Amino acid sequence: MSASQPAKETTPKTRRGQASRERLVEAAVQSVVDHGIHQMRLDEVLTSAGSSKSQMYHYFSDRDALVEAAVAHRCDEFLGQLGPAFESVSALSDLKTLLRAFAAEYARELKGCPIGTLAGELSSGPEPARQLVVEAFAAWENHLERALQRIKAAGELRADADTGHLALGLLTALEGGMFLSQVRNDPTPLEVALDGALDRLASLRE
Amino acid sequence: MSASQPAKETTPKTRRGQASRERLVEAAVQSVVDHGIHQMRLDEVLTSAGSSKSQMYHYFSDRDALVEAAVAHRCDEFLGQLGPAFESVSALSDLKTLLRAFAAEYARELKGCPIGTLAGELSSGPEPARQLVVEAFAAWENHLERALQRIKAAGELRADADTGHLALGLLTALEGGMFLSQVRNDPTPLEVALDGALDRLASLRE
DNA sequence: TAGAACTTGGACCGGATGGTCCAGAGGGAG
DNA sequence: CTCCCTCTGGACCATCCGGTCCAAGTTCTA
Repeated sequence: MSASQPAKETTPKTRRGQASRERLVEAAVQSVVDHGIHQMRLDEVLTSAGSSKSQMYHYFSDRDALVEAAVAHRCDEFLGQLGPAFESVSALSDLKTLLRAFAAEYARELKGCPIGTLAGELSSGPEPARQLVVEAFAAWENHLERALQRIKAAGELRADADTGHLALGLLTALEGGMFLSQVRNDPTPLEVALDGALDRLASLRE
Repeated sequence: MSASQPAKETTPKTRRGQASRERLVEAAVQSVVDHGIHQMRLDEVLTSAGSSKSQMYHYFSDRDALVEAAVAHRCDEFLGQLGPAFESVSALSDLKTLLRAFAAEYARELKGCPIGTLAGELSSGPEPARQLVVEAFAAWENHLERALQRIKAAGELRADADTGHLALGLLTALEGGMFLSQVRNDPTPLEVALDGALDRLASLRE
């Protein structure tokens, strides 16, 4: 056994235990989304999961470990949706459509970015959880860049277009847009930010 | 006497009281910047202000009121710097220089946006404080738009350039850039985001 | 079916933290 | 100089909340 986790932390060994652990993590995710990481209360999570303290401390070493699992779960879920969606992007119009759809869906709730809000709250939080979000952003950026590379390979972008910079620019535009839209409770900022970033792409057309 | 504040909240009536209240607010700002709004502890604020509970509750109805004062103070301070800086912008090159300097200064610390981090933490926080930040963003956007209008009036932007959209685009780029730079602890995202937004402005030149 | 391993309920603990209270010190006005 | 309002120290309180513990219940395995 490796000595990676300093405290005791049991992994479920029966189907029942597995289910309990999962309910716990999902309830934690919900609470984090509703109130934020620092405002997530164990009691609430436990109640909403129909669970009890002993169960939680059976599967997690402490509160931070639960938070980390919740963050990981959220990131996986998010990237799990993003991956397939980006696979099928091979033309500028595809990218445009995909991002517009993303913005449109976001406009329904105007809650912050699913992983961005976590990142903000974790800037001075437990390091392992923070790292997970950083990696999730990197994965997102990669999806964008690979899509841009395909688009470029297809001859839709000038040869000197820097796909790395463009991907990062797109990502920052999305984050900034979602953020301001949340703050103002108005979809406009995200739309404007996205339009601006896409315009810029269009201007680099071959 | 108006009935605007539901709880008792004394305003300082001597020079001494005035000074005490100010120390309290400044210490609160510091604590908020260091640990975030929700992690701001009264005890820490009081200690660092060389003050005591009774003083705090003498000038503020409760914790939230102190937080609100701290948020207001921070916003005022920020806008107080921004205003004069923008006054002297009348050409595209001025704006470019100003924003680049802003980014460069930000790169030294890579802490989040002075008011953006507050906004994020207040998204589910006390409404009055939240409102202050929303207004601060509006003021910032106004500075940007007025500067763009002057630039346009000087003939540096095409007549059909939408200064409103451009200002909002600039703001979201800055926020998204600062945010990602903070998350990654790397000045690059802000630089790239800003370059992108400025490029776009340049492409709308007359 | 019996025992071992896994899982769970829920009482209990202690520290952290926001909030209350009042007696006394400080300082301005008459 | 005195009086009174302002300001301050710090003890005290209630509660929230993460964390501990153990006995009892449940499920797997031999």
